[in-house]
Amino acid sequence: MSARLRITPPADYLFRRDCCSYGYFLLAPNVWDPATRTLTRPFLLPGGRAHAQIAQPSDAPGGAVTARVDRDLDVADRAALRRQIRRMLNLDDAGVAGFHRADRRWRRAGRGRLFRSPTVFEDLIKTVTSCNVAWPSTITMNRRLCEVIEPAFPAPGQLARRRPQTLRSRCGVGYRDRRIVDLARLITSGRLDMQWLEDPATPDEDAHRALLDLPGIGPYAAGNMMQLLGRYGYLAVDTETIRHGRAVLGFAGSDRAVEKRVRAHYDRFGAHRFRSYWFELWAHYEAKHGPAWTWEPRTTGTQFTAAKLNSD
DNA sequence: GGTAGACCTGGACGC
DNA sequence: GCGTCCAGGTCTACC
Repeated sequence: MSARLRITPPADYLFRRDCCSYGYFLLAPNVWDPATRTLTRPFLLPGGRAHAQIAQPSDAPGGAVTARVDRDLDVADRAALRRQIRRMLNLDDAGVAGFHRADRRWRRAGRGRLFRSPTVFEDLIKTVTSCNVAWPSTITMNRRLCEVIEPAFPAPGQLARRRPQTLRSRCGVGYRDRRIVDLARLITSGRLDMQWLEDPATPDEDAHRALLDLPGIGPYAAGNMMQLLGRYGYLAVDTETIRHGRAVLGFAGSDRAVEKRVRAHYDRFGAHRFRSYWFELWAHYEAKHGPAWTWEPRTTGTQFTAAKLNSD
């Protein structure tokens, strides 16, 4: 019993490049296999959980993206899976051409789309688990959330029911326990509307302000969530940004001074600031360790950020 | 508005 | 093997 889904991507979409474009492709429940160039993970569908192996068999830009699923799918399941994969691979991003006009460096390489999660909520929790922690701990937290709560990644209702102490002791999320449960409860109670956040009609400033009001979401996390919502006009400044400002852009001075200069530097890219920043950073990593799609999740993939990559 | 310190975990380091 | 230190972003209290 199995099913197959075929998705037609934009003409410039290259799966191995565009799937491996942001660190979340290395976080559970995502499993990237460099040998087969496939991404495998379970999805929560109306009819229950289903595992899908996603690939682009032609391995050429614009080739059909396929998903091999481990069970039959009814109409509702197929629609939900298609919607989640399209979000995850950012296939409906209409701003790529505009980005390439704003920053011509990436037009030839085709860079433009950033990988994200099938749902905004998964992106939100992944962002919280990436704050104030080294990358290996982020990997562990996401793995345990999938092992303990839900293999296809916990849904808001599943986390809203949990005691914070359970997340702390069994998932290793530390002091983020209460914040994660509070975020889930904000959604299940209807006080936080994820569709409103993702709606292009919602002004960027309103979405950004709403994110900053959430528990566990500060300036960095709000900036990161903005790009995960397809709003690329904000930077997500963390220690790696400062390192990039010093090492690559050549800025000097205090952290605060470097941040100010980094922000001014990317202002020229307007609504595409984050993409220009991020692909610069990503290119720096790939120059040292090869294309991200070749990274072994258990080795290079566990240390792809910051000091470790830069020190090699 | 700016700053100091607490929060929690895992890795690095010294013994 | 054990203890100590440090990195990492957010939040709160305080000035």
